[in-house]
Order: sequence, then structure tokens, then C-alpha cells
Amino acid sequence: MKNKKDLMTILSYAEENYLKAIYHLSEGGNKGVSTNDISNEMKTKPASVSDMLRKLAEKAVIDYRKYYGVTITEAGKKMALQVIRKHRLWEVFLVEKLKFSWDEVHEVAEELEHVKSPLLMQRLDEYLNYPKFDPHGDPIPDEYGDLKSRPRLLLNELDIHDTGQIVAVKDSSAAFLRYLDKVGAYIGARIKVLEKVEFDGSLEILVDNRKNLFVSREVASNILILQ
Amino acid sequence: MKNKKDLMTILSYAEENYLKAIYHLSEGGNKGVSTNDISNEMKTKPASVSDMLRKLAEKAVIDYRKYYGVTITEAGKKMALQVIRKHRLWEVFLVEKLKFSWDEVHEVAEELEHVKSPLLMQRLDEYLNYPKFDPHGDPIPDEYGDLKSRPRLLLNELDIHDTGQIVAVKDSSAAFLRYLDKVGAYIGARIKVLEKVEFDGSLEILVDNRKNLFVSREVASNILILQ
DNA sequence: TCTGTTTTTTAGCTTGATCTAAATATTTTT
DNA sequence: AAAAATATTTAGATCAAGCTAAAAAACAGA
Repeated sequence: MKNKKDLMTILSYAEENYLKAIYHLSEGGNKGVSTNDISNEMKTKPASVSDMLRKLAEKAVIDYRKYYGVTITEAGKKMALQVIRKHRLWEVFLVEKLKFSWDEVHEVAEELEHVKSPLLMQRLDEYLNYPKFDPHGDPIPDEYGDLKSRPRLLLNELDIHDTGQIVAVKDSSAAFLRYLDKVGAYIGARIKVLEKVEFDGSLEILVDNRKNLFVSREVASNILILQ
Repeated sequence: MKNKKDLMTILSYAEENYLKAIYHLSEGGNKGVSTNDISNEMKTKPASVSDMLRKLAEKAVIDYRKYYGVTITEAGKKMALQVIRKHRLWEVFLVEKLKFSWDEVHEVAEELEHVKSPLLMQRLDEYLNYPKFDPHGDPIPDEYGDLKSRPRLLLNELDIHDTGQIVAVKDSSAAFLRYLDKVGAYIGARIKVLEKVEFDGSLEILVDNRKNLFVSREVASNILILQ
């Protein structure tokens, strides 16, 4: 009688946020995610994280071995991807329909992503014409959690004379996005590498065949390019 | 040092819901609202209501005299109207843009109304072209809490041969709305009273000059008409 | 007006999500 | 490999929002 509703686990607002953080921290490195990392990401204390991990493990959305960090289960991944799907669809809506700039959307989407209505998301998806990528170029999982991916390079990995198209940004902080806006870079912009400075890794690029732009290695390493 | 943030009181999700309920219960009857009424409306126990009233009174959104019920303060009314504004704007969005039927919107709007972003509501309002009434015909408060009102009669108060237009419904339960859909009544429909049965108060009406419809007094007393 | 009924409040518990402080595990350094 | 440093967990509080049971206030009927 202990776990009656295992089949249809419902997560609280807070649990959804933790799960999403764990999912994101799991990307790339396929090792377990540490309590401290989660605590950093969530801006809560490690003690609170330990507690939450116990709860998430009970709901079978993570595998948790005390002192050795967590990995997300298949069920957990599905749920995390649903939340991410909602987040990104709302971002598309905010930018395309409500004329938000891409640095204004994150916080609002962070709230909207928790609204529980499958019908709503299905209709919104349809209304937006089934977008595959959000305004930052990140892929939007479909309703089964599958996502289209594009092979991408970092701008600083391109060679001189290489061309491509900006498809995403790694850092989506408002500050970085505003910087990109200011210099005229955006998702979809076509670029060409004109010059690479060995010394500091900075480069000069041509944007949309019109505009010359100097970017530091720091900036270049946060811009993703589809060749 | 006790009430530092009186000027910018922020209400929790639960507090917003209670305040909204109190606002609605206050409409019409200008007397205080009773604990039991609120408990009914909110589907919580009277004991929980008493607790909440103490908290809302501390935040100065209601006036509360123990054992004598509550009245909403001006500040409280403003806040309740903001929540109602958000609820109704989202309803318009769901019906007009996402093709929800009017009996599907309430629950979802109930969640969306709590998203905190003034920019979002400003933009949504603009996107929807500043609607003045929601899909049920209820007025949408403007950002200062003011609302347009239309002088309205109940359908059962009309006389034989009277004409008018359906502008709102009193009961917005999904069951009632589905019934109206089925018989072809909707907000905006032009009607004319063809027959009134003294005995049971039922009437026969002509809808949009096309369709004859028999409605019981029960139904008629839940339909609001603009003459 | 008194007494029984109804309504409301208080007292004390529970659960979820957080915290601090203390205890315990693991990892790193010498 | 033991000591020091770091990371993690446990124990015990707190706060919000609910509950039940019991007490108190208000109301209503005889």
C-alpha cells in the first residue's frame, strides 16, 4: 500500500524545478550529479538538496546513492523534458507573438512552465506551428520527449574563412543576450570568420555580409554555429 | 519595524485565491462575508479560513472583526481585480487564439492568473486588442481596476416580444456552458422572446432569427441580456 | 430570557520546503 | 596512511497551508 500512485507520479512545483536542474547538470558529463552542484544551481542549501533527493528517489525519477550523487532515471528524464518542452514553447510564444526580447523571456517562462494542462500545450504548439527550436536556438522536445538536434560548433572552433549560421547560445544570461543584441548578432545570422588572433583567441567576423564584428574568445565560446 | 513592506504587499498563491473568493462573495450584498461562505467557496474547512483571514487582515487587504465576517479594503479590491483581470484576459486568449471552447478555459485560467509579470499582461492585453469582456461576457478590469459595465437583465425578466443580445452567463459551470453550446446559444447571439409560460416560467425564444428554443426558468435565470 | 443550535475561533497536528548546526563520509594532502 | 579539508547527511527548527477536535461566541426558538 506504500506506493499506490507510482504509475502516475505527479511532481510538485519545487520537485519539477529540482528535476530540471538535475537534468541540465547531467547533460554532457554522464557521471552522477553532486549535491553541491544542485545546491548551487537551485540556490538552496546542500541540506535542503539532500532532503529533496530522498523524495525524488522515492518517486523513482532519480537514482540516488548517498554520498555519491544522483543520476536521472528514464522516467525522470521524460518528465524533465516535458517541463523543458513547456518552457521553450512559452519562450517562442513570448518572443514571436508578444514581442518580448529574448533576454526578457526566461523568468516568465520559468513560471509558465509549471502550468498543468496537456491540452494547453498541445494547442499552443499548434498555434506556434510546431516550432523545433526556441528563441535561443535550443531544441524543443516533442510530446514524447524526443528532440531534433543539429550538429553544432562553437564559434571559436571555426577556422579563418569558415562560414556558418548562429543557431544557439550557450550562455543565456540577460547580460550576454543584450550584448549580442547591441552588436547585431541574433539566431539565424549568417557569419564568416575574417580573422583569428592567435594571441588571445579573439576573432573578427562578418555578419550577414554587411557588418564587421570583433568578438573576444570569451564571447565566441558561447555562440553555437551550424556550418 | 513590524510592517516594513506594507507599501508593496505581495500575496501568496493561496492568499490571492482567498482574496478573489472574498471579492466575489462581496459583490451584490454589501455586508460582510462569513467564514462559512468562504469555506464553502474555497472548499477548505472553516478553521483554515479563520487562519487565513488573520493573515489577510495583517496584510491590510481585508477588514476583519472576529465573529462578524470580513469586508474587503480598497487595497484588497485593487489586488483582487488585478487577479480577475489576468484570469479573464487569459480566457480571451485561450478561446480566441487557442480555440478552447468556453467550458474548457476556467481551470487553466485559474492557474495562469497567478503568473506574476506585469509586462506579460500588458503585452497580452495589447495582443488581444484590449478586450473589454471575457468569453462569458464578464467585464475585464483595466490595469487600474476599473471596469466597463453594461446594464443587463436576466432572460427570465424579459417580456414577451422583447428582444436583446446574450452578453453573459451567471452560472459558468462547464455543464451549463456545454448545454448552451448544444442548443446553439452563445455570447453575442440575438434573441427574441416568443412565448412565456406563466405556469413554470419557461419560455420560447428565437435565436439569431433562425432557431426556436425552449428554455426552463432555471436556465433563463442564468442568462444575462443586453437590450 | 434562557437554552439549544449553529457558527466561528483556538489549540494542536501534519506535510512540504526551506534553514542552521552538528555529525559523518569522502577526498586530498603531506 | 593519517590528518586536514571538503562534501554530504542527519537532527531539529521554522513557516505556510491545510486538517480535526474542542472551546467560545452569536443566534434563534420556545
